[in-house]
Amino acid sequence: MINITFPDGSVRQYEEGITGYEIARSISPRLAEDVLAIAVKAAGDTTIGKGEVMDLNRPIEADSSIFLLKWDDEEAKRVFWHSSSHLMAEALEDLYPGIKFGIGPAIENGFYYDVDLAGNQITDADFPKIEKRMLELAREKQEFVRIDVPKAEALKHFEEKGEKYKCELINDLEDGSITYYTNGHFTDLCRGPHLRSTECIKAVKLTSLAGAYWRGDEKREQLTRIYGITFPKKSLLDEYLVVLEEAKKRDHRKLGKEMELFTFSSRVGMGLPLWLPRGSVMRYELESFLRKKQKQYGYLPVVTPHIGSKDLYVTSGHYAKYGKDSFQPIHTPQEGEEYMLKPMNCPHHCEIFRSAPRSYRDLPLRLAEFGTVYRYEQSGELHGLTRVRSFTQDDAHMFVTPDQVKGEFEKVIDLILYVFKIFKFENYTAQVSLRDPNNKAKYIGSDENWEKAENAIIEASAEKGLKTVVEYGEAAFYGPKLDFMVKDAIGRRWQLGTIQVDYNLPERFQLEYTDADGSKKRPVMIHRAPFGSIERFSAVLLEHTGGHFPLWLAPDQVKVLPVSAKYADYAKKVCDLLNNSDIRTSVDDRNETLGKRIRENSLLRIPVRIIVGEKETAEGTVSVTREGTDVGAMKAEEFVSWFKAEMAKELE
RNA sequence: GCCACUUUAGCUCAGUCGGUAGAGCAACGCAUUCGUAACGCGUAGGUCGCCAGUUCAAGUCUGGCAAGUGGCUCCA
Repeated sequence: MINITFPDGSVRQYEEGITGYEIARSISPRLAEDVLAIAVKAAGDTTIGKGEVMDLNRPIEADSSIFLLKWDDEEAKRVFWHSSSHLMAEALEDLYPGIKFGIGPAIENGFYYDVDLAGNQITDADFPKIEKRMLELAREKQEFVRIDVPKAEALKHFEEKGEKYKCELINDLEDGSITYYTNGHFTDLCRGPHLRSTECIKAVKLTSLAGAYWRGDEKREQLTRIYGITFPKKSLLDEYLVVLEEAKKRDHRKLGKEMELFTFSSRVGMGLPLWLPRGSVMRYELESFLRKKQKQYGYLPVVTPHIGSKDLYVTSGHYAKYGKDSFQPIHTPQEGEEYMLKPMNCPHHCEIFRSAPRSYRDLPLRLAEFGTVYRYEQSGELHGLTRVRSFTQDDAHMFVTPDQVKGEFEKVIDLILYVFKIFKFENYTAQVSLRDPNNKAKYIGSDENWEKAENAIIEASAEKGLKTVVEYGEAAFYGPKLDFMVKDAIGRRWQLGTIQVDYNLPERFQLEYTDADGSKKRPVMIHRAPFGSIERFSAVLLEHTGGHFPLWLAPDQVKVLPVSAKYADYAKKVCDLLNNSDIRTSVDDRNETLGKRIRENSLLRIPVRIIVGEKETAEGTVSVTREGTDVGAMKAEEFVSWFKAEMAKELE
């Protein structure tokens, strides 16, 4: 007999070799229906987490603590979707004989399988057919059967089937660690775990079709990636589709159009946003918000040109790294001159540092600029405002002594967290991006400096209590970084704030300061941008708020609607009063019904609406509605102080 | 850049088998003067993304190009 410990601490005894499914059934048949997988941790194992996720029908041989995983557990969803990708593969093999399989993992929302269609054609019009076949197979209640196979046998099996991608995967695996999972007539190389049976899969939706390079390498074959999602209940699929629809309504490209914030023109060029008047007001507000805070943190403003001599970027090393993939150098009437559109601000700021002798007393020197930069992003990568070819960084560079790195880094974390708090970004990921330890040649700078910089970031994040994830190979070529990632409406993750330590540029630009003992020392640079770029930040903020900006940021803050033309003069008087108090106000006295004007101004996301009619005109009052909620009537002067107080609350 | 799909009025979208283009909203005019999310009537608006080809005839079929969308790769 073995002891099984449950999450509540209770212990039950079972026969050796009992399976998760049998344990669940011993508790209740209903539980056995709902449970999808099991997490098992051997007795005495003190690691955190629930333990290893396993198939429900794998025997448990020793004392263990267990979690029975149901749909609401993330781990169970992954198992569910991973099994669903096998189910889809089985259906695809039925419908498209000769098809070859790559990999088919679970992802955040659903799963995909990469396939080589081997001459077949699939379009999204074929999805219903595939979905139907998947459901038919699911109803066959196929069990997922796991078997261990020797490497040689696995290779032989897949070679005979002509599965060259699988063979490549097997070649990279250790003999003895190879397992198959079979459901119905479909056998896949797979580590598992899987569902007990396909019968749990009750609702299927294939979502999209895309190209994907084999093993993520653009020099290799491009496979067809089929995305899908499945659920244990039809109603869950319906709910998911509704959520997706809702999310699409918050797409910043749609809102940007509706709210008249920005536009694009293919004649101006792809990825080059045109900011409309309302969007520009919002941009300026974002900038002044940050300028004010940065002043408190001791930043000094600078302004630098949009172009720079090619030599500048040769010196910085950016030309060697990105020159070929940039907007190409601009040639001038004068022979031999070459200028580049500024792809980043740092080299300019380095030259500002060099413009005067610097003392240790001047450090940290913090130079800040809303600098517009131009990068030739790949055409297929452009996306609304989140990935563009011309964007404005809320950039700053700190020149510090080596001892000041950590302290300065922490100050920047404080600033970024302040920004995120004001905008209520709560679900961000702080990602520490370090070098790829297996490919150090990709990076410039000495090992020693890299170690120092990486440690500074890790320590500073820890001291600020940030929960970080560490990604190897994600560092910039000149230094490690701490990035703050936020999700958009449909769950894509975008990098916003970033902090980067750089020992390299000071070296290349031969930057120096005079230390207390009179010796020349090399400063360290910290790059940072709390928004990342105004463009991307605006996009994510639009999706985050659904266009309902805080009062201080709304392009139009107040709209005054006279009930009819008779009250237009009073409306204008109120409007002037508010504008004189720096509240962005306009009157909508168009010859339209009140209801229609209310509707249209609501769609523009104007946060505050004032209605004036006979009563208000007589009493000198305004009737106020904020975001559709009635605030009541007040004197026009009272409104000004109410509004200012509401704005102040948002910035606390 | 690669794969797939898409492109019709300012916006959102119909358009069957190839027979020469339609709606709603917006705009403009008239009427209306209105109390918290779409009043009514009328007018105007399109080289069907662009360029070729097939055809008696192309929004529709074929090819190329451009832009957009979803991914991949990339992201200083």
